[in-house]
Amino acid sequence: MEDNSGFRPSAGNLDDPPNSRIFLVVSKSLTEDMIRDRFAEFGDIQDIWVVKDRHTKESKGIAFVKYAKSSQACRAMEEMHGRCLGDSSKPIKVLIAQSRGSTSHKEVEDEDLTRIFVMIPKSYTEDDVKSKFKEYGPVEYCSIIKNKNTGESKGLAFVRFERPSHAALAIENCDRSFKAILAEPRNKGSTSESLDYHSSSRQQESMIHEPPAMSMYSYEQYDYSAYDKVGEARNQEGVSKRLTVVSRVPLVQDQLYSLLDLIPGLEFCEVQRDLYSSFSHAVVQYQSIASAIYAKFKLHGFEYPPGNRLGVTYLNYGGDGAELLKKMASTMVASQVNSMVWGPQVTQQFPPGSGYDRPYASPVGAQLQTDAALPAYKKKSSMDAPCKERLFIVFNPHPLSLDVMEDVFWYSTCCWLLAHL
DNA sequence: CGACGGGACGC
DNA sequence: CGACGGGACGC
Repeated sequence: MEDNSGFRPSAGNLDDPPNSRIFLVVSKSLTEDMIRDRFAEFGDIQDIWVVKDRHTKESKGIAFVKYAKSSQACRAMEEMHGRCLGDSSKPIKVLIAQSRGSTSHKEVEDEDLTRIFVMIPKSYTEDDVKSKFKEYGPVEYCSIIKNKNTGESKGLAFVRFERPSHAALAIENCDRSFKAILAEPRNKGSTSESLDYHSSSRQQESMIHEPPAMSMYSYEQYDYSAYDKVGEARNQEGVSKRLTVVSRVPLVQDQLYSLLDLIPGLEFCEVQRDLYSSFSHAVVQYQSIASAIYAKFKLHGFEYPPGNRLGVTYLNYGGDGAELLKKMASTMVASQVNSMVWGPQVTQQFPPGSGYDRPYASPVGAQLQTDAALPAYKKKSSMDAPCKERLFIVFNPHPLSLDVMEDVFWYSTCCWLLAHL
């Protein structure tokens, strides 16, 4: 997810920070040195590139100047656009360059560069916001996003500057607590790369975290009927040469690849990490079903890294999202259940050939090992019972570690999914 | 006993 | 109209 595959290694900094590169339309006679002479005063130039014909080496009359900061690029644009340079009487054009991967060469409008989006204390009025941001330049207006019914602030605001460089200065220099970013234009017709990226990562997130429209965490935390469902899911599952690997802690692509590659016939392994939790999963494919069966046999329940049980399951082609989710949930339970129920004394890899699914057949319903006074069993709530979306948890005497919390809630999420999907 | 992370606009 | 090169760290 980090690597910009498809880009040149050095292409990464061209768009970093965003909008720090300008695109010039100039006379063909204008040289790199002449550009440098005129544009250095606006900031730290990292790169100048005059585009030339590959064969004749003649300038095509266009150039790129990369600055260290967006505010510098913006100011160069504001100051130099429309001026005449060199021997030409034709005014030059200076625009913020499109990001390199972009296919559309539609000009970036000032409209898109002058409005920022910030998080503010709920007590702020529009005047408060303005007084915080006018130090970066004249503010055209501020608008706070409010609840339409109550009129109370949502703690979010837009600030429109007159100049792109001022908006950029605000983003670069305002207090970090504002979390200032460039606002997406209101009327967004077509898709941009950055938007696609965000929406796809959101999709991933919602797949993992928000499938149920109602209660995610049922009260029946000691309901072991889920285990039967796991067994059913196992029996139904068809083998395939494609596998998913799920993990509570982040999988590292290279490491996982090395692990899976111990089984001959690995074709690919693609880690898909959830951006907002430590959970991750990977899609894996072997050349043959035999390889996949063997990989699953060897690696399902395997502790990697130590203390974290991997879940491995067959991934059938054409399964829909719900099916995949269910499968991942059951795989997660299967890989976690052993250590959860019996505690840390059973943490070795499952003995070869003894059946990695042994936990399902065991008397899991017996008792949990705890010295805490547990509340009485609660009746199972119905599917459409009203529910709250947030829990406020008070620890006594000490807070639980994040690890433990994740275990508990992952576990109950999995149980819920298995029971209701 | 005991409270925070979060993010999108009436075009 | 006017949109994408050059060149290589240091495990």
